[in-house]
Amino acid sequence: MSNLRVYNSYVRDKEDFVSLVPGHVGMYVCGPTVSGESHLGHARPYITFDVIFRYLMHLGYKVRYVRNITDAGHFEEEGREAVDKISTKAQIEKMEPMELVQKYTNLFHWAMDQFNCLPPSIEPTATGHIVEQISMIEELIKAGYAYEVNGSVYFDVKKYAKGHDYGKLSGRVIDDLLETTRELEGQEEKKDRADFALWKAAPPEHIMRWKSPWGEGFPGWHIECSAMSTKYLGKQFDIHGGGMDLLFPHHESEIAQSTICNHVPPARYWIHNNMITINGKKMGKSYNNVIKLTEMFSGDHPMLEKAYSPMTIRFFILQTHYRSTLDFSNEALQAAEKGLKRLMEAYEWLKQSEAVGQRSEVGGQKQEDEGLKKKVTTLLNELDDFINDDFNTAKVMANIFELIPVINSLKDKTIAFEALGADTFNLLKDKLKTFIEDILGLKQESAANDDKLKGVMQVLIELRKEARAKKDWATSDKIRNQLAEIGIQLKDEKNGNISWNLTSL
RNA sequence: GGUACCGUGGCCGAGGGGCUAGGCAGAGGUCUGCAAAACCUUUUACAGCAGUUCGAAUCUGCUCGGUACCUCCA
Repeated sequence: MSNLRVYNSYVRDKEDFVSLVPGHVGMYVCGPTVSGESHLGHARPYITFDVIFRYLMHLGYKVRYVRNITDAGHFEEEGREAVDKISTKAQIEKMEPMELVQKYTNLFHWAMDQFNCLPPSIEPTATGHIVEQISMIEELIKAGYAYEVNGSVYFDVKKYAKGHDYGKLSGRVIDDLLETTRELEGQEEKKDRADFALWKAAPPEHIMRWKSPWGEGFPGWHIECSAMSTKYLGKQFDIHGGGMDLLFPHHESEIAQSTICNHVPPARYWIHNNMITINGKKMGKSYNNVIKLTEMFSGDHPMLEKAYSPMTIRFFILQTHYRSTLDFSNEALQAAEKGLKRLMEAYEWLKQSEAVGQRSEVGGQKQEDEGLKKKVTTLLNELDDFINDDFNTAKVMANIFELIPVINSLKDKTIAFEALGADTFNLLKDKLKTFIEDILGLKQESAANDDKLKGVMQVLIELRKEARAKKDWATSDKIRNQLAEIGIQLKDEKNGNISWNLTSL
Protein backbone atom coordinates (compact mmCIF):
# COMPACT_ATOMS: atom_id res chain seq x y z
CA MET A 1 0.00 0.00 0.00
CA SER A 2 1.14 3.51 -0.75
CA ASN A 3 2.14 6.05 1.86
CA LEU A 4 0.32 9.26 2.60
CA ARG A 5 1.46 12.17 0.52
CA VAL A 6 0.18 15.68 1.11
CA TYR A 7 0.46 18.84 -0.88
CA ASN A 8 2.40 21.27 1.25
CA SER A 9 1.62 24.85 0.32
CA TYR A 10 4.91 25.89 1.85
CA VAL A 11 6.97 24.00 -0.72
CA ARG A 12 4.27 23.97 -3.41
CA ASP A 13 4.61 20.27 -3.92
CA LYS A 14 3.45 16.95 -2.62
CA GLU A 15 5.56 15.46 0.14
CA ASP A 16 5.54 12.21 2.07
CA PHE A 17 3.79 12.74 5.35
CA VAL A 18 6.00 11.98 8.33
CA SER A 19 4.82 13.12 11.74
CA LEU A 20 7.19 14.85 14.15
CA VAL A 21 6.39 12.45 16.95
CA PRO A 22 5.80 8.91 15.75
CA GLY A 23 2.21 7.86 16.23
CA HIS A 24 1.00 11.37 16.98
CA VAL A 25 -0.21 14.22 14.81
CA GLY A 26 -0.78 17.81 15.85
CA MET A 27 -3.11 19.69 13.54
CA TYR A 28 -4.23 23.29 13.78
CA VAL A 29 -7.00 24.60 11.56
CA CYS A 30 -8.14 28.20 11.50
CA GLY A 31 -11.69 28.28 12.74
CA PRO A 32 -14.56 30.63 12.02
CA THR A 33 -15.03 34.21 13.03
CA VAL A 34 -18.28 34.07 14.91
CA SER A 35 -19.43 37.59 14.20
CA GLY A 36 -22.08 36.20 11.88
CA GLU A 37 -23.85 33.09 10.78
CA SER A 38 -21.87 30.30 9.11
CA HIS A 39 -22.31 30.08 5.37
CA LEU A 40 -21.69 27.55 2.63
CA GLY A 41 -18.09 28.70 2.39
CA HIS A 42 -17.48 27.54 5.92
CA ALA A 43 -18.59 24.05 5.00
CA ARG A 44 -15.60 23.43 2.77
CA PRO A 45 -12.59 23.71 5.10
CA TYR A 46 -14.25 22.03 8.05
CA ILE A 47 -15.51 19.11 5.99
CA THR A 48 -12.14 18.85 4.25
CA PHE A 49 -10.20 18.81 7.49
CA ASP A 50 -12.75 16.53 9.08
CA VAL A 51 -11.88 13.95 6.44
CA ILE A 52 -8.17 14.56 7.03
CA PHE A 53 -8.71 14.21 10.78
CA ARG A 54 -10.69 11.02 10.29
CA TYR A 55 -8.17 9.57 7.88
CA LEU A 56 -5.19 10.27 10.12
CA MET A 57 -7.01 8.52 12.95
CA HIS A 58 -7.83 5.66 10.62
CA LEU A 59 -4.13 5.33 9.92
CA GLY A 60 -3.67 4.84 13.65
CA TYR A 61 -2.34 8.24 14.62
CA LYS A 62 -3.38 9.81 17.86
CA VAL A 63 -4.44 13.19 16.56
CA ARG A 64 -4.81 16.40 18.48
CA TYR A 65 -6.96 18.58 16.28
CA VAL A 66 -7.10 22.19 17.43
CA ARG A 67 -9.55 24.55 15.80
CA ASN A 68 -10.04 28.00 17.21
CA ILE A 69 -13.08 30.19 17.50
CA THR A 70 -12.33 33.79 16.65
CA ASP A 71 -14.63 35.62 18.97
CA ALA A 72 -12.58 38.69 19.72
CA GLY A 73 -13.42 41.63 17.56
CA HIS A 74 -10.29 43.15 16.28
CA PHE A 75 -11.08 44.21 12.78
CA GLU A 76 -10.94 47.61 11.31
CA GLU A 77 -13.47 48.81 8.85
CA GLU A 78 -11.87 50.57 5.99
CA GLY A 79 -12.02 54.33 6.08
CA ARG A 80 -13.60 54.50 9.48
CA GLU A 81 -12.49 54.51 13.06
CA ALA A 82 -11.25 51.22 14.31
CA VAL A 83 -14.65 49.89 15.19
CA ASP A 84 -14.99 46.28 16.03
CA LYS A 85 -17.27 44.36 13.69
CA ILE A 86 -18.76 42.44 16.51
CA SER A 87 -19.42 45.43 18.67
CA THR A 88 -20.96 47.35 15.77
CA LYS A 89 -23.37 44.57 15.11
CA ALA A 90 -23.99 44.13 18.77
CA GLN A 91 -25.16 47.69 19.05
CA ILE A 92 -27.51 47.23 16.13
CA GLU A 93 -28.87 44.04 17.52
CA LYS A 94 -28.84 45.39 21.05
CA MET A 95 -26.92 42.48 22.35
CA GLU A 96 -23.92 41.90 24.48
CA PRO A 97 -20.94 41.08 22.26
CA MET A 98 -20.41 37.81 24.03
CA GLU A 99 -24.07 36.96 23.67
CA LEU A 100 -23.81 37.44 19.95
CA VAL A 101 -20.63 35.43 19.77
CA GLN A 102 -22.23 32.64 21.76
CA LYS A 103 -25.24 32.57 19.46
CA TYR A 104 -23.16 32.21 16.34
CA THR A 105 -20.81 29.75 17.98
CA ASN A 106 -23.80 27.59 18.87
CA LEU A 107 -25.09 27.83 15.32
CA PHE A 108 -21.69 26.88 13.98
CA HIS A 109 -21.54 23.84 16.22
CA TRP A 110 -25.01 22.85 15.19
CA ALA A 111 -24.08 23.09 11.50
CA MET A 112 -20.90 21.07 12.01
CA ASP A 113 -22.95 18.41 13.73
CA GLN A 114 -25.37 18.37 10.81
CA PHE A 115 -22.43 17.79 8.51
CA ASN A 116 -21.31 14.90 10.69
CA CYS A 117 -18.02 16.66 11.37
CA LEU A 118 -16.28 15.29 14.43
CA PRO A 119 -15.62 17.91 17.07
CA PRO A 120 -11.97 18.98 17.31
CA SER A 121 -9.91 17.84 20.25
CA ILE A 122 -9.56 21.39 21.53
CA GLU A 123 -11.54 24.41 20.42
CA PRO A 124 -9.91 27.42 22.04
CA THR A 125 -11.39 30.89 21.85
CA ALA A 126 -9.45 34.06 21.24
CA THR A 127 -11.11 35.83 24.16
CA GLY A 128 -10.05 33.00 26.44
CA HIS A 129 -6.41 33.45 25.50
CA ILE A 130 -5.79 37.16 25.85
CA VAL A 131 -3.11 36.46 28.45
CA GLU A 132 -1.19 34.14 26.15
CA GLN A 133 -1.46 36.63 23.31
CA ILE A 134 -0.18 39.49 25.43
CA SER A 135 2.79 37.51 26.64
CA MET A 136 3.64 36.49 23.09
CA ILE A 137 3.54 40.12 22.04
CA GLU A 138 5.84 40.99 24.95
CA GLU A 139 8.28 38.38 23.74
CA LEU A 140 8.20 39.85 20.26
CA ILE A 141 8.94 43.30 21.64
CA LYS A 142 11.76 41.92 23.76
CA ALA A 143 13.20 40.18 20.74
CA GLY A 144 13.17 43.50 18.93
CA TYR A 145 10.68 42.53 16.24
CA ALA A 146 7.74 44.56 17.50
CA TYR A 147 7.27 48.15 18.54
CA GLU A 148 4.64 50.17 20.34
CA VAL A 149 3.03 53.34 19.01
CA ASN A 150 0.21 55.12 20.83
CA GLY A 151 -0.91 52.03 22.68
CA SER A 152 -0.81 49.78 19.63
CA VAL A 153 1.88 47.26 18.86
CA TYR A 154 3.07 46.36 15.37
CA PHE A 155 5.24 43.62 13.98
CA ASP A 156 8.35 44.84 12.17
CA VAL A 157 8.09 42.98 8.87
CA LYS A 158 11.07 44.67 7.26
CA LYS A 159 13.37 43.63 10.06
CA TYR A 160 12.02 40.12 10.02
CA ALA A 161 12.44 39.88 6.26
CA LYS A 162 16.16 40.61 6.59
CA GLY A 163 16.85 37.33 8.30
CA HIS A 164 13.84 35.33 7.21
CA ASP A 165 11.89 34.54 4.12
CA TYR A 166 8.76 36.61 4.64
CA GLY A 167 6.45 35.84 1.76
CA LYS A 168 7.64 32.32 1.04
CA LEU A 169 4.33 30.69 1.91
CA SER A 170 2.20 33.04 -0.11
CA GLY A 171 4.68 33.74 -2.89
CA ARG A 172 4.94 37.40 -1.99
CA VAL A 173 7.89 39.57 -2.78
CA ILE A 174 8.47 41.87 0.15
CA ASP A 175 9.48 44.89 -1.93
CA ASP A 176 6.36 44.65 -4.08
CA LEU A 177 4.35 44.35 -0.95
CA LEU A 178 5.66 47.59 0.40
CA GLU A 179 4.75 49.43 -2.75
CA THR A 180 1.38 48.01 -3.62
CA THR A 181 -0.34 47.82 -0.28
CA ARG A 182 -3.28 50.12 -0.37
CA GLU A 183 -3.77 53.15 1.80
CA LEU A 184 -5.36 52.13 5.05
CA GLU A 185 -6.42 53.89 8.18
CA GLY A 186 -3.78 53.76 10.88
CA GLN A 187 -0.96 53.28 8.42
CA GLU A 188 0.79 56.40 9.64
CA GLU A 189 1.50 54.73 12.95
CA LYS A 190 3.42 51.94 11.34
CA LYS A 191 7.09 52.21 10.54
CA ASP A 192 6.36 50.41 7.37
CA ARG A 193 3.22 49.68 5.41
CA ALA A 194 3.79 45.96 5.44
CA ASP A 195 3.85 45.86 9.22
CA PHE A 196 0.84 44.29 10.83
CA ALA A 197 -0.90 44.86 14.14
CA LEU A 198 -0.25 42.64 17.13
CA TRP A 199 -2.27 44.76 19.51
CA LYS A 200 -4.62 47.62 18.76
CA ALA A 201 -5.47 50.40 21.18
CA ALA A 202 -9.23 50.46 21.57
CA PRO A 203 -11.06 53.66 20.78
CA PRO A 204 -13.64 54.67 23.42
CA GLU A 205 -16.61 53.26 21.51
CA HIS A 206 -15.02 49.85 21.23
CA ILE A 207 -16.88 47.48 23.50
CA MET A 208 -14.54 44.51 23.52
CA ARG A 209 -11.39 45.64 25.30
CA TRP A 210 -8.78 44.26 27.60
CA LYS A 211 -6.07 45.76 29.77
CA SER A 212 -2.56 45.32 28.49
CA PRO A 213 0.89 46.73 29.17
CA TRP A 214 0.15 49.21 26.37
CA GLY A 215 -3.24 50.35 27.59
CA GLU A 216 -6.73 49.07 26.86
CA GLY A 217 -7.14 47.39 23.54
CA PHE A 218 -7.65 44.16 21.69
CA PRO A 219 -5.39 41.62 19.98
CA GLY A 220 -4.44 41.72 16.32
CA TRP A 221 -5.96 39.14 14.04
CA HIS A 222 -2.95 36.88 13.52
CA ILE A 223 -1.60 36.57 17.04
CA GLU A 224 -4.38 34.37 18.41
CA CYS A 225 -3.54 31.44 16.18
CA SER A 226 0.15 31.67 16.98
CA ALA A 227 -0.50 31.87 20.71
CA MET A 228 -3.02 29.07 20.80
CA SER A 229 -1.26 26.70 18.45
CA THR A 230 1.93 27.08 20.49
CA LYS A 231 0.06 26.51 23.72
CA TYR A 232 -1.72 23.35 22.67
CA LEU A 233 0.53 21.84 20.03
CA GLY A 234 3.98 23.08 20.93
CA LYS A 235 6.51 25.20 19.14
CA GLN A 236 6.36 23.03 16.10
CA PHE A 237 3.54 20.78 15.00
CA ASP A 238 2.61 18.74 11.96
CA ILE A 239 -0.24 20.32 10.05
CA HIS A 240 -1.59 23.82 9.81
CA GLY A 241 -4.66 24.21 7.69
CA GLY A 242 -7.24 26.66 6.52
CA GLY A 243 -8.73 28.27 3.46
CA MET A 244 -6.49 29.49 0.67
CA ASP A 245 -7.62 33.03 1.33
CA LEU A 246 -5.75 32.87 4.62
CA LEU A 247 -2.37 32.30 3.00
CA PHE A 248 -1.72 35.98 3.01
CA PRO A 249 -1.51 37.83 5.24
CA HIS A 250 -2.79 35.58 8.02
CA HIS A 251 -0.61 32.51 7.74
CA GLU A 252 2.41 34.42 6.54
CA SER A 253 2.17 36.58 9.63
CA GLU A 254 1.66 33.59 11.87
CA ILE A 255 4.87 32.09 10.56
CA ALA A 256 6.74 35.32 11.26
CA GLN A 257 5.45 35.71 14.82
CA SER A 258 5.89 32.10 15.79
CA THR A 259 9.31 31.85 14.22
CA ILE A 260 10.60 34.77 16.28
CA CYS A 261 9.09 33.51 19.52
CA ASN A 262 9.79 29.83 19.11
CA HIS A 263 12.90 29.94 16.92
CA VAL A 264 11.36 27.38 14.63
CA PRO A 265 8.70 27.59 11.91
CA PRO A 266 5.36 26.59 13.43
CA ALA A 267 4.11 23.91 11.07
CA ARG A 268 5.70 21.24 8.94
CA TYR A 269 2.87 20.89 6.45
CA TRP A 270 0.60 23.73 5.36
CA ILE A 271 -2.62 22.50 3.84
CA HIS A 272 -5.04 24.88 2.18
CA ASN A 273 -8.44 24.17 0.73
CA ASN A 274 -9.73 26.11 -2.25
CA MET A 275 -12.81 28.28 -2.29
CA ILE A 276 -16.42 27.61 -3.11
CA THR A 277 -17.60 29.87 -5.88
CA ILE A 278 -21.08 30.83 -6.86
CA ASN A 279 -21.60 31.65 -10.49
CA GLY A 280 -17.83 31.68 -10.79
CA LYS A 281 -17.30 34.20 -8.02
CA LYS A 282 -15.98 33.50 -4.59
CA MET A 283 -18.67 33.41 -2.00
CA GLY A 284 -17.90 36.06 0.53
CA LYS A 285 -19.19 38.93 2.53
CA SER A 286 -17.61 41.39 0.16
CA TYR A 287 -19.47 39.92 -2.82
CA ASN A 288 -22.89 39.89 -1.27
CA ASN A 289 -23.52 36.38 -2.51
CA VAL A 290 -23.43 34.51 0.74
CA ILE A 291 -25.77 31.61 1.34
CA LYS A 292 -26.01 30.77 5.01
CA LEU A 293 -26.02 27.16 6.06
CA THR A 294 -29.43 27.48 7.66
CA GLU A 295 -30.67 28.73 4.29
CA MET A 296 -29.03 25.82 2.47
CA PHE A 297 -30.75 23.33 4.73
CA SER A 298 -34.13 25.03 4.49
CA GLY A 299 -33.99 26.13 0.86
CA ASP A 300 -35.01 29.59 1.98
CA HIS A 301 -32.87 31.72 -0.30
CA PRO A 302 -33.63 33.34 -3.67
CA MET A 303 -30.80 31.47 -5.36
CA LEU A 304 -31.95 28.08 -4.14
CA GLU A 305 -34.50 26.01 -6.03
CA LYS A 306 -34.92 23.72 -3.07
CA ALA A 307 -33.46 22.68 0.25
CA TYR A 308 -30.24 20.72 0.26
CA SER A 309 -29.49 18.37 3.09
CA PRO A 310 -26.22 18.50 5.03
CA MET A 311 -25.12 15.15 3.63
CA THR A 312 -25.81 16.30 0.08
CA ILE A 313 -23.50 19.25 0.68
CA ARG A 314 -20.87 17.09 2.32
CA PHE A 315 -21.00 14.67 -0.60
CA PHE A 316 -20.96 17.53 -3.11
CA ILE A 317 -17.83 18.94 -1.50
CA LEU A 318 -16.04 15.60 -1.31
CA GLN A 319 -16.74 14.82 -4.95
CA THR A 320 -14.20 17.49 -5.80
CA HIS A 321 -10.57 17.54 -4.79
CA TYR A 322 -10.07 20.00 -1.94
CA ARG A 323 -7.52 22.11 -3.83
CA SER A 324 -9.84 22.84 -6.75
CA THR A 325 -12.43 25.55 -6.73
CA LEU A 326 -15.92 24.21 -6.49
CA ASP A 327 -18.66 26.01 -8.31
CA PHE A 328 -22.07 26.01 -6.75
CA SER A 329 -25.27 25.63 -8.75
CA ASN A 330 -28.67 24.11 -8.20
CA GLU A 331 -28.04 21.66 -11.00
CA ALA A 332 -24.78 20.46 -9.47
CA LEU A 333 -26.33 20.12 -6.02
CA GLN A 334 -29.25 18.16 -7.41
CA ALA A 335 -26.90 15.84 -9.28
CA ALA A 336 -25.05 15.29 -6.03
CA GLU A 337 -28.26 14.62 -4.19
CA LYS A 338 -29.26 11.90 -6.62
CA GLY A 339 -25.82 10.36 -6.67
CA LEU A 340 -25.66 10.26 -2.90
CA LYS A 341 -29.06 8.63 -2.75
CA ARG A 342 -28.02 5.87 -5.11
CA LEU A 343 -24.80 5.37 -3.17
CA MET A 344 -26.43 5.21 0.24
CA GLU A 345 -29.24 2.92 -0.83
CA ALA A 346 -26.80 0.40 -2.25
CA TYR A 347 -24.60 0.73 0.80
CA GLU A 348 -27.47 0.31 3.24
CA TRP A 349 -28.40 -2.95 1.59
CA LEU A 350 -24.81 -4.14 1.68
CA LYS A 351 -24.48 -3.22 5.33
CA GLN A 352 -27.40 -5.33 6.48
CA SER A 353 -26.63 -8.32 4.31
CA GLU A 354 -24.54 -11.16 5.59
CA ALA A 355 -22.12 -13.39 3.78
CA VAL A 356 -23.72 -16.36 5.42
CA GLY A 357 -27.09 -17.18 3.98
CA GLN A 358 -26.40 -15.22 0.82
CA ARG A 359 -26.92 -18.23 -1.36
CA SER A 360 -28.38 -17.50 -4.70
CA GLU A 361 -31.78 -19.11 -4.94
CA VAL A 362 -31.85 -19.00 -8.68
CA GLY A 363 -29.72 -21.07 -10.93
CA GLY A 364 -26.84 -19.73 -12.88
CA GLN A 365 -23.22 -19.71 -11.98
CA LYS A 366 -22.22 -21.32 -8.75
CA GLN A 367 -18.56 -20.79 -9.31
CA GLU A 368 -16.36 -17.98 -8.35
CA ASP A 369 -15.86 -15.45 -11.08
CA GLU A 370 -12.18 -14.59 -10.97
CA GLY A 371 -12.63 -11.59 -13.24
CA LEU A 372 -15.29 -10.12 -11.01
CA LYS A 373 -13.30 -10.79 -7.85
CA LYS A 374 -10.27 -9.15 -9.34
CA LYS A 375 -12.23 -6.13 -10.46
CA VAL A 376 -13.76 -5.66 -7.04
CA THR A 377 -10.55 -6.13 -5.08
CA THR A 378 -8.67 -3.82 -7.40
CA LEU A 379 -11.27 -1.09 -7.04
CA LEU A 380 -11.20 -1.53 -3.27
CA ASN A 381 -7.45 -1.52 -2.94
CA GLU A 382 -7.18 1.59 -5.06
CA LEU A 383 -9.22 3.46 -2.46
CA ASP A 384 -6.18 3.47 -0.17
CA ASP A 385 -3.91 4.73 -2.92
CA PHE A 386 -6.31 7.52 -3.84
CA ILE A 387 -6.90 8.79 -0.32
CA ASN A 388 -3.15 8.61 0.26
CA ASP A 389 -2.59 10.78 -2.77
CA ASP A 390 -3.27 14.11 -1.08
CA PHE A 391 -6.70 13.03 0.13
CA ASN A 392 -8.18 12.55 -3.31
CA THR A 393 -11.75 12.00 -2.26
CA ALA A 394 -12.94 12.60 -5.82
CA LYS A 395 -11.18 9.47 -7.03
CA VAL A 396 -12.29 7.53 -3.99
CA MET A 397 -15.88 8.43 -4.83
CA ALA A 398 -15.44 7.41 -8.45
CA ASN A 399 -14.30 3.94 -7.45
CA ILE A 400 -17.08 3.54 -4.94
CA PHE A 401 -19.55 4.38 -7.69
CA GLU A 402 -18.05 1.72 -9.89
CA LEU A 403 -18.82 -0.79 -7.16
CA ILE A 404 -22.48 0.16 -6.88
CA PRO A 405 -23.66 -1.86 -9.88
CA VAL A 406 -21.93 -4.90 -8.40
CA ILE A 407 -23.74 -4.40 -5.09
CA ASN A 408 -27.09 -3.85 -6.75
CA SER A 409 -26.60 -6.87 -8.96
CA LEU A 410 -25.93 -8.99 -5.89
CA LYS A 411 -29.11 -7.58 -4.42
CA ASP A 412 -31.09 -8.35 -7.57
CA LYS A 413 -29.30 -11.67 -7.83
CA THR A 414 -28.20 -11.00 -11.35
CA ILE A 415 -24.78 -11.68 -9.95
CA ALA A 416 -24.71 -14.87 -7.92
CA PHE A 417 -23.24 -14.49 -4.49
CA GLU A 418 -20.96 -17.41 -5.19
CA ALA A 419 -19.41 -15.55 -8.08
CA LEU A 420 -17.97 -13.02 -5.67
CA GLY A 421 -17.22 -15.39 -2.84
CA ALA A 422 -17.38 -14.80 0.90
CA ASP A 423 -13.90 -13.32 1.24
CA THR A 424 -14.37 -10.72 -1.42
CA PHE A 425 -17.85 -9.96 -0.17
CA ASN A 426 -16.54 -9.34 3.32
CA LEU A 427 -13.71 -7.23 2.00
CA LEU A 428 -16.22 -5.17 0.04
CA LYS A 429 -18.38 -4.69 3.08
CA ASP A 430 -15.52 -3.79 5.41
CA LYS A 431 -13.74 -1.45 3.03
CA LEU A 432 -16.85 0.42 2.10
CA LYS A 433 -17.78 0.87 5.72
CA THR A 434 -14.31 2.21 6.42
CA PHE A 435 -14.38 4.64 3.56
CA ILE A 436 -18.00 5.73 3.43
CA GLU A 437 -18.63 6.02 7.14
CA ASP A 438 -15.31 6.32 8.93
CA ILE A 439 -13.28 8.37 6.47
CA LEU A 440 -15.71 10.25 4.26
CA GLY A 441 -18.09 10.62 7.18
CA LEU A 442 -21.25 10.02 5.16
CA LYS A 443 -24.30 8.79 6.97
CA GLN A 444 -27.88 7.90 6.34
CA GLU A 445 -29.75 10.99 7.33
CA SER A 446 -33.41 10.33 6.65
CA ALA A 447 -36.04 9.81 9.30
CA ALA A 448 -36.37 6.30 7.95
CA ASN A 449 -34.77 5.02 11.11
CA ASP A 450 -37.88 5.75 13.10
CA ASP A 451 -39.21 2.39 14.30
CA LYS A 452 -42.82 3.47 14.33
CA LEU A 453 -42.60 4.75 10.78
CA LYS A 454 -40.99 1.48 9.79
CA GLY A 455 -43.89 -0.38 11.36
CA VAL A 456 -46.47 1.74 9.57
CA MET A 457 -44.68 1.25 6.28
CA GLN A 458 -44.62 -2.47 6.80
CA VAL A 459 -48.40 -2.47 7.15
CA LEU A 460 -48.85 -0.44 3.97
CA ILE A 461 -46.42 -2.62 2.08
CA GLU A 462 -48.33 -5.74 3.14
CA LEU A 463 -51.61 -4.18 2.01
CA ARG A 464 -50.10 -3.31 -1.32
CA LYS A 465 -48.65 -6.77 -1.76
CA GLU A 466 -52.07 -8.29 -1.10
CA ALA A 467 -53.73 -5.92 -3.52
CA ARG A 468 -51.21 -6.76 -6.18
CA ALA A 469 -51.67 -10.45 -5.61
CA LYS A 470 -55.38 -9.91 -6.30
CA LYS A 471 -54.47 -7.74 -9.30
CA ASP A 472 -56.26 -4.91 -7.59
CA TRP A 473 -54.22 -2.29 -9.36
CA ALA A 474 -56.44 0.56 -8.23
CA THR A 475 -55.62 -0.08 -4.59
CA SER A 476 -51.96 -0.82 -5.16
CA ASP A 477 -51.52 2.33 -7.24
CA LYS A 478 -53.40 4.39 -4.71
CA ILE A 479 -51.05 3.32 -1.95
CA ARG A 480 -48.02 4.00 -4.08
CA ASN A 481 -49.19 7.33 -5.45
CA GLN A 482 -50.41 8.77 -2.23
CA LEU A 483 -47.22 7.84 -0.45
CA ALA A 484 -45.27 9.44 -3.29
CA GLU A 485 -47.18 12.64 -2.73
CA ILE A 486 -46.01 12.87 0.85
CA GLY A 487 -42.45 11.99 -0.09
CA ILE A 488 -42.22 8.27 0.36
CA GLN A 489 -41.13 6.28 -2.64
CA LEU A 490 -42.00 2.62 -3.00
CA LYS A 491 -39.81 0.41 -5.11
CA ASP A 492 -40.83 -3.01 -6.36
CA GLU A 493 -37.75 -5.13 -6.42
CA LYS A 494 -36.96 -8.07 -8.61
CA ASN A 495 -37.27 -10.58 -5.79
CA GLY A 496 -40.83 -9.48 -5.09
CA ASN A 497 -39.90 -7.36 -2.12
CA ILE A 498 -41.01 -3.80 -1.82
CA SER A 499 -38.54 -1.32 -0.39
CA TRP A 500 -39.12 2.33 0.38
CA ASN A 501 -37.27 5.50 1.07
CA LEU A 502 -37.95 9.10 1.80
CA THR A 503 -37.56 11.50 -1.08
CA SER A 504 -36.95 15.19 -0.97
CA LEU A 505 -39.86 17.13 -2.33
C1' G B 1 -0.38 47.30 -11.44
C1' G B 2 2.17 42.91 -8.76
C1' U B 3 1.77 37.51 -7.78
C1' A B 4 -0.42 32.84 -8.47
C1' C B 5 -3.96 29.58 -10.54
C1' C B 6 -7.51 27.85 -14.05
C1' G B 7 -10.16 27.08 -19.01
C1' U B 8 -12.21 19.09 -20.00
C1' G B 9 -18.38 16.47 -23.41
C1' G B 10 -25.63 19.39 -21.98
C1' C B 11 -24.18 20.40 -16.41
C1' C B 12 -20.67 19.23 -12.25
C1' G B 13 -16.09 17.42 -11.98
C1' A B 14 -11.14 13.60 -11.83
C1' G B 15 -6.79 12.93 -14.57
C1' G B 16 -2.35 15.22 -16.49
C1' G B 17 2.72 12.77 -22.99
C1' G B 18 0.21 6.71 -25.71
C1' C B 19 -4.17 3.06 -21.29
C1' U B 20 -12.96 3.69 -20.21
C1' A B 21 -12.36 8.55 -14.47
C1' G B 22 -16.90 9.20 -11.92
C1' G B 23 -21.71 11.66 -10.91
C1' C B 24 -26.14 14.01 -13.05
C1' A B 25 -28.80 14.58 -17.57
C1' G B 26 -29.87 12.28 -22.79
C1' A B 27 -30.71 7.73 -26.07
C1' G B 28 -31.69 2.40 -26.65
C1' G B 29 -32.63 -2.17 -24.11
C1' U B 30 -33.82 -5.85 -19.86
C1' C B 31 -37.16 -6.27 -15.83
C1' U B 32 -42.37 -4.67 -14.38
C1' G B 33 -49.74 -5.08 -14.40
C1' C B 34 -48.12 0.07 -15.20
C1' A B 35 -44.52 3.24 -13.32
C1' A B 36 -40.33 4.03 -10.46
C1' A B 37 -35.93 1.77 -8.93
C1' A B 38 -32.16 -1.44 -10.47
C1' C B 39 -29.13 -3.62 -14.29
C1' C B 40 -26.92 -3.64 -19.44
C1' U B 41 -25.43 -0.81 -23.79
C1' U B 42 -24.52 4.00 -25.68
C1' U B 43 -23.72 9.59 -28.01
C1' U B 44 -21.17 14.45 -27.15
C1' A B 45 -14.24 16.33 -24.68
C1' C B 46 -10.03 18.39 -23.38
C1' A B 47 -10.47 27.52 -25.10
C1' G B 48 -7.61 29.08 -29.77
C1' C B 49 -3.00 29.22 -32.58
C1' A B 50 1.95 27.68 -33.17
C1' G B 51 5.99 24.47 -31.47
C1' U B 52 8.62 20.02 -29.05
C1' U B 53 7.68 14.64 -29.83
C1' C B 54 7.00 8.53 -33.23
C1' G B 55 2.70 10.34 -30.36
C1' A B 56 -0.22 16.16 -26.60
C1' A B 57 -6.11 17.21 -23.41
C1' U B 58 -1.42 16.38 -20.72
C1' C B 59 5.12 19.72 -22.10
C1' U B 60 6.71 24.93 -24.23
C1' G B 61 5.38 29.77 -26.22
C1' C B 62 1.81 33.22 -27.59
C1' U B 63 -3.44 34.80 -27.87
C1' C B 64 -8.24 34.98 -25.80
C1' G B 65 -11.34 34.21 -21.54
C1' G B 66 -11.96 33.55 -16.21
C1' U B 67 -10.70 33.36 -10.96
C1' A B 68 -8.03 34.20 -6.46
C1' C B 69 -4.62 36.90 -3.25
C1' C B 70 -2.33 41.77 -2.57
C1' U B 71 -7.96 44.67 2.50
C1' C B 72 -11.98 41.44 6.66
C1' C B 73 -12.73 36.62 4.57
C1' A B 74 -13.26 29.53 4.85
